[in-house]
Amino acid sequence: MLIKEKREMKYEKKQNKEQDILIAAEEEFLTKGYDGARTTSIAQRAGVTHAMLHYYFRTKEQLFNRVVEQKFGMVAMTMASVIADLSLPIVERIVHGARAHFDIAAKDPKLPAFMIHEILSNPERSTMIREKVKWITLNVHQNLQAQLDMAANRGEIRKIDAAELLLDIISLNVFSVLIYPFISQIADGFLPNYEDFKVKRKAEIADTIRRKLLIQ
Amino acid sequence: MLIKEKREMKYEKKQNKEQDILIAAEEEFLTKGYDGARTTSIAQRAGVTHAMLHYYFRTKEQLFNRVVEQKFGMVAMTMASVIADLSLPIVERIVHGARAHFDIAAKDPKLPAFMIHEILSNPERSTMIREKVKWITLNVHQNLQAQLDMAANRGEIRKIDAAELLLDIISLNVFSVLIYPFISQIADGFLPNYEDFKVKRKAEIADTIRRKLLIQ
DNA sequence: ATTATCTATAGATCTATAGATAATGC
DNA sequence: ATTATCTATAGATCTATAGATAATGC
Repeated sequence: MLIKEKREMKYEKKQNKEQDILIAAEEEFLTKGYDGARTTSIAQRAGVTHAMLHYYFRTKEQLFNRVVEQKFGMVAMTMASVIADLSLPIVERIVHGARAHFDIAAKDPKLPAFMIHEILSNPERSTMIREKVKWITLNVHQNLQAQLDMAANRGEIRKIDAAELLLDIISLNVFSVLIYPFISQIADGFLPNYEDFKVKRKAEIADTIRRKLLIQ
Repeated sequence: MLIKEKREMKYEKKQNKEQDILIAAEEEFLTKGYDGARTTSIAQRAGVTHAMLHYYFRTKEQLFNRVVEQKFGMVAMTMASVIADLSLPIVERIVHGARAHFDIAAKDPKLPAFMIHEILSNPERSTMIREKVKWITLNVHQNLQAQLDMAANRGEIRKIDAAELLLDIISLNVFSVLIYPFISQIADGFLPNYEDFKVKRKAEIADTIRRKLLIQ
């Protein structure tokens, strides 16, 4: 019993340091990008010496890959939970999904900018990001198109392309949370705080999507 | 006369080298970001020795600022041309503006990602970007809100917040062109080429915006 | 005489590793 | 005996500059 406890403690302790580094690395990579990130800063953030980072992950690039893997694994899981209650009417189902997606985007406003910048600045290095994103979206798209077609045939909504609708939802949600830091600096003063902004924006987007679905 | 010509030639020649470096720098900075950009690569792209770059611009950061200044100056000018014909009905005027904005965004798909990444990764360095963007948007916003209010009072459209509408247009347009490289890799095969994609997407966005403005 | 260009190199910064030392669990 | 941690430093890379040389215009 005592032995088991000790083992767990050791395991946890190792986990902690490694996890500390991963957390620090995520923060550093997501704000500064791969090129701007410094392994020394990451070590400092994590409260370990610089050598430890190489002990656990060997290279900056391997650490980067681990961060990406972990991060997008999380996102994929959260995305899966978006699939709304099938008993809802189609319009409500989609609007509900759009709102859920807004919340996911709002939880991680730095992720899209990071993603886009990495793929743009170094396509070879970011193969993993592309694969992860591909995996996430393909499922959603096929599922959504089937639902839309059925509902359109029943005359509940107008005929609509799932790819376009998805692009609309993703664009509106992601971009909104993405550029809030700008807006707040540009429109200083006459802009509500982030919480109020989000509530209003989410409602506005939901309404925009609803209007898209309606038959004229 | 001959002297003048020679002077101009010299001037042009100087302009050329300097301009060559600026063009090369823009390409490098916009794809790789400040941190990923290499002054050596820029010199190579421009076909000059590395020292020349420092001769003309002293530091990497000053070169970066010149690029930003030039680039956003161009964008500001193009934006100013968006203001649509005031004789058009309000809905057509806005939809026309949205389409024009789509074209601007499509002409420079790397710019938004660059902008966002730079401001996120190094806010101090990118003060100039923020100032330029602020200057561009403030005018547009005030002008648009006035037009919307007048039209709403005349019962031509529903009452709508200019900031929300602007955000919708910018989000949809910018994000669409921004992530095309992804989409083409994710949905390989069953996606049209860029030109077809743009035409369809632009029409879809215009329709989305139109539906937003209509009274129910 | 001034401006433009090149070569060579200093100096700073960053990643990565070697090798020593401490902690842990058998 | 193995795993974790630290110190010190090598080696690579990148920006910036000094100083020499060539081109240009008066």
